[in-house]
Amino acid sequence: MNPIENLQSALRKTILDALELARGKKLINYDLIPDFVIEVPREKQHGDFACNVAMLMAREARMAPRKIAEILLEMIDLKQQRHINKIEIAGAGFINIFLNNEWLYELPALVHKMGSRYGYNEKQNCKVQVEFVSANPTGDLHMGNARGGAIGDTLANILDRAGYDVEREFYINDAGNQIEIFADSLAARYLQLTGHDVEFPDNGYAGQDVINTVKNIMAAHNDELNNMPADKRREKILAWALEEKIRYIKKTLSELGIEYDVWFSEKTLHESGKLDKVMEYLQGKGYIYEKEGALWFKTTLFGDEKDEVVRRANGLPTYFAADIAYHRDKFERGFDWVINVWGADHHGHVARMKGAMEALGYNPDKLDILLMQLVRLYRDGEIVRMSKRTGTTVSLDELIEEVGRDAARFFFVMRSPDSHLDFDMELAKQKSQDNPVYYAQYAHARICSIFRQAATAGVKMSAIDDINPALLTAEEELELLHKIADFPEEINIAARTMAPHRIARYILDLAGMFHSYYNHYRVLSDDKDMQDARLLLMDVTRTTIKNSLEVLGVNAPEHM
RNA sequence: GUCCCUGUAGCUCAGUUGGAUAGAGCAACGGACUUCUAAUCCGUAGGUCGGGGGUUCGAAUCCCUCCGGGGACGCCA
Repeated sequence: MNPIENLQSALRKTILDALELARGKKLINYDLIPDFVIEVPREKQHGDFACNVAMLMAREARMAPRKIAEILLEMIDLKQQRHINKIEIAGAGFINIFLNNEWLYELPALVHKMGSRYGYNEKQNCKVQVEFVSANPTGDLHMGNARGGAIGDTLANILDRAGYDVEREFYINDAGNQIEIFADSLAARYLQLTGHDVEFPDNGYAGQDVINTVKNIMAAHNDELNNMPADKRREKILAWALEEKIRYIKKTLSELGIEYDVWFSEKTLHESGKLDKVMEYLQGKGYIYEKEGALWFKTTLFGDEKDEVVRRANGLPTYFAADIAYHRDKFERGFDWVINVWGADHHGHVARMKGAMEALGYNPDKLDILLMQLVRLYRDGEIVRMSKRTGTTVSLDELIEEVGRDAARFFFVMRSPDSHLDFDMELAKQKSQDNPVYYAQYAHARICSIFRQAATAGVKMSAIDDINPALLTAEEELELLHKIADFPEEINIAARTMAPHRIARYILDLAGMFHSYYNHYRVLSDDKDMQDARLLLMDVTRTTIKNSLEVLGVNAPEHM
């Protein structure tokens, strides 16, 4: 159920019918109808919806825009239009459509009936995969991972509500060069911890977490390790360490409310032969050549700036090669749309990844890379630096514990992925109006309080059919209803533009309208009919706040 | 040097495929608690949308150019 979309498509049909009628009467000549919009104008005085078809049609019809609009207006019989109050021509030729309030008054009963399903659009039989975080299992999660987690999970929630069949996936980089370095680091730490004076690798993972991991492994398996040859020991420690790291990643993401459908191991691409197969395929197509002992993929054929190595001179495949096999596998699994959430530092990888998909015969437009800018964490007004290689100062676990899951999730999606995110830990903890999370949650708690108050006074909202929403005539009430009606379409826009932050903004707008309303009108009163209407308004407002917070993975508390 | 992101109110940021008079929060100033939670609300003030060209009925939005900020350019991932 999507009220805005329903109205838009009804109005679109009205316009199209009018065009057709005008052409039949030879009042307007045209072959093609331009791609016009029925949009919600910024200015309220421009109507509930505005249409730009007359302006866009001017050239095709060889007629002044306002003249076209006038003719169209004559073709529309307002008496046949249940929702339209009046239509005006304005400006350069805008057709401004004013609705009566009937549709708004139909809304509360629908939302009330849908409850937690309000916000869901119709299924559109389209499989989409969102892959996000996919952090290397060689260290702790950092703030960039957390932002990716919040953005990816929220986007998946949005797509779900927009009617897609969504799968969440985590790609485990458990093969390749960095794993070898990780193994070397672990081995070196083991020797150091057992009293050997060995040097730590220059490019190794120097963080405290690696030392802790080795300590944990020693605590559990020390006897075994002592009696192993070095290479065997390296292998075992690596396996245990990866297991521990992945368990940690799962646990931490789970604390953020993130659960995946699929954990995909890079190693399986190597072992199953999928990597070799895709390389053979590309070779067969003539996209691969040899230079200086390495194999190169002619990504420049597909718009990349320079060709890329897929197999090193030492015979080992690169990360890129595995990634090609991985993404081929995604499309082979039948996804109609594949979305990756990546940090901005990977942007150089985008063009060649899309190029590779084109080379494999897939439509590169079906692969979308959502790049997000990096996170700066602030504490006491100072930037907190984090680095996997040199050790962290604030871990993600500590952040979640300190500010809470709700604030963490809200803050990480609050800004457009294109913007750098400054995460202010003090603000996230504050229980005040400065903190947007509390502002939104407080709105929900306040509404719950109204209903508690009503219950205490022995008041109950009447049955839905006995309530007359048309009593809600105050401007604030109509605006609130309108905002609630926007929710499903807001989901659609956020899905289409891959913009999870829009939902955060929507919530704040909605909460703001509620707070304002609350301060000006009393819900509970002696006027039984008005009280019912307002209780219903509060009920659907509460439902919409709760449902929209749920999209962000944020709780809607009943008490605060 | 090439590529990506970015530049909007004092600060932090919104602004769906180009739409009409550019929005919100914070900060500033002035107000509102015998009333359903003041973790709230109301009001005032604050802008040549980085500069300059162009495209068109119309540009914060698209194109060119210049300037500033961040990032990526490895046989790492």
